[in-house]
Amino acid sequence: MRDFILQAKAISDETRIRILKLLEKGEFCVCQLMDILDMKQSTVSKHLGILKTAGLVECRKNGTWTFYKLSNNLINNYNLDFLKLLSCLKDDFLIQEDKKRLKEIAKQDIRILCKS
Amino acid sequence: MRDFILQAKAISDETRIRILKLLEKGEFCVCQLMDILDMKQSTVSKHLGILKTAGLVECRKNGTWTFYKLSNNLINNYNLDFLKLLSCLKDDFLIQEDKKRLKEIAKQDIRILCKS
DNA sequence: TTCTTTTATCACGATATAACAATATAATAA
DNA sequence: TTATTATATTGTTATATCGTGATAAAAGAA
Repeated sequence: MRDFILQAKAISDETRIRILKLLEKGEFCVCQLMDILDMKQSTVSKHLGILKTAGLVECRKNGTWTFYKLSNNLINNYNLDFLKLLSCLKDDFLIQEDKKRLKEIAKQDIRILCKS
Repeated sequence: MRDFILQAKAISDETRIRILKLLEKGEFCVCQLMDILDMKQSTVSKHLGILKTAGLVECRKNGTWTFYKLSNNLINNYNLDFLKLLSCLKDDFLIQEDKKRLKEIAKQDIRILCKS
């Protein structure tokens, strides 16, 4: 039950839902997500930590960057079910705007984007 | 998204998970749940209110009693999915104990049980 | 009516969570 | 080495949530 609650809480926050819906589109580093969400680095990093602890996302390091993506293997008993549930969530206005912004920043060189 | 978060939060609490797992076994009034959960009336009633607002449970009045059960029709976009997800949750020790207690009180006359 | 029973709601203290600034850590470049 | 960049962690403040006592509301019995 502890794991289940951890994951249910993880998807109970607007910011974390926004992050997960973005990660459905690919793999992103913290500074890219900062830019799209328009939130401070510590805030984004903390939310990603919560999602990682819950087993909903995985990350890989590349130099100073950390890239996050959705977990695609069974980390605990329910993580894939929770992600599936979220994939059924219809995009509301906020998510749609995030995805528009995503398309813009996806074109940009990450080395330039993250310095700004 | 608002509804989704409401339901995700509703299943993010140990007490509410215990209630939902009990309601998988049938229909119960507040005082029966109080007895099984060993919690105060205001606490149980509040949790049931949260579950009702989230569309996860329904209730019917019979005299002074209010009987709660799991929603079995589509109240919002996700309620059945959330209940399905919860039905996959493996019973841990606490839930097992609740179900044992449930079997005991199910035999008893509700008019006597609820007066004690 | 008055009393009892059951449930819902309000108010409160304790705890948890959110966003953020400041700081620490780790990798790389100069 | 020192400086820079990206991320993680810590501490603070504001808000949200949990459990509970007190109260209110609704139904029925006396």
